[in-house]
Amino acid sequence: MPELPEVETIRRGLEKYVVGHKILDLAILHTGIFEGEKEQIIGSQIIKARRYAKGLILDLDNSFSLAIHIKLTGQLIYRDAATEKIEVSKDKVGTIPNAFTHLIFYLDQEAMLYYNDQRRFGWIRVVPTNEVLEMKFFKTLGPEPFKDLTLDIFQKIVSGSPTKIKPFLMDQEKIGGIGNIYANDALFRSGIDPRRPAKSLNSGEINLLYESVIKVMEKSFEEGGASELSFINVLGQEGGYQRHALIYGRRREPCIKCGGVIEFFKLAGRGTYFCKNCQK
DNA sequence: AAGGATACCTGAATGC
DNA sequence: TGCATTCAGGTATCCT
Repeated sequence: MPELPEVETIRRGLEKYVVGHKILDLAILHTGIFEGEKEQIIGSQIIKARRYAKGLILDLDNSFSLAIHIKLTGQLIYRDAATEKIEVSKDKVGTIPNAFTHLIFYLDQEAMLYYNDQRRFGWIRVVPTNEVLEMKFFKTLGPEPFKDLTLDIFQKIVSGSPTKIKPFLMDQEKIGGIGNIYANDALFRSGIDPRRPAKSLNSGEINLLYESVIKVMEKSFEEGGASELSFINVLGQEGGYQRHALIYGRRREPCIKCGGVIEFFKLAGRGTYFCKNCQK
C-alpha cells in the first residue's frame, strides 16, 4: 500500500525534518537493506528529498545520494528533541527502535532517522547523485499522476494497449505510482470492469478514469495516506485513507453506490475488488 | 516482446 | 481449541 500518496507524504516529512541535517553515523542492525559503504555518507549533509513514483532519493552534499524504496512495510521515522513528544503509532511501530529497526542514521543536533521494515523487502542504496536516475528502477518508470502524466498521454497509452486495465494501471513502466489500492478505487469510481483490455475503453471512460486516479489520490493526500499495512509518516503517525476507501478492502461488504455485495478475485495475481452492478 | 507466475518475508486471517 | 495453510502487496526475475 505505500503508493504515490504514501511515499509523497513521507517525502514531505523528509523535506521538512531531515533535509539540512548532517549524517554523523550509521548503525546497521541487520544487513541486507543498506547497500553501500558507511564512509560514503558519513559527514555529508542531506540537501534534498526527491520522489519518483514510489521511489525516494535523499541527495547529499558530497555528490552521493541515498536511493530508497520502502516496498510494502518500510518505515522512515524521524526523532529529535522536539518530535520526541509526538507519539508514534502504537499499532504500527510500538517502540523505537523495535525488532524491525534495521538502520539508524545518527544526525546532527541529536536527531535520528530510523529505517524499520517488517518484511525486509525495501532497500537503501548509496549511488552517485548523477547516476541515480540511471538505476533500473528509476530509469524505466513511466509518467506519473500530478507530474508528467497528462490526459493526452494517458489517452494515448491506454488506447494503445491490449493489457487488462487494472494491471495496466499498476505497471510502473507504463504509469508510475499507482498500486493496488488506488487502482481498485479509481476503477470503481469510474465504473469500469478491471478485466477489460485497456484499449477497449472509450474516450469518455478514459477521461473519467484519469480524473478518478487524481481524485482518489487527492483524497488520500488529505487523509495523510493509507495505513492498511504498516504505512506511517516520518513522525510515526498513521494515515486515514483506508477508512474512506471506495471499494478496496471491502470484500463481502455492501457497495457504497448500489448496496450490492462486493466481490473479490485475483487479477494478474493481485487482490481485486469488484461490484458487478457498478463496474461494466 | 509481453504478460503470467513465483520469490522475497512475516504477522494476521482463515481453514479444518 | 490449535495447528497449518493462505494471504497481503511492490518489484525483480524467471518462464512461456
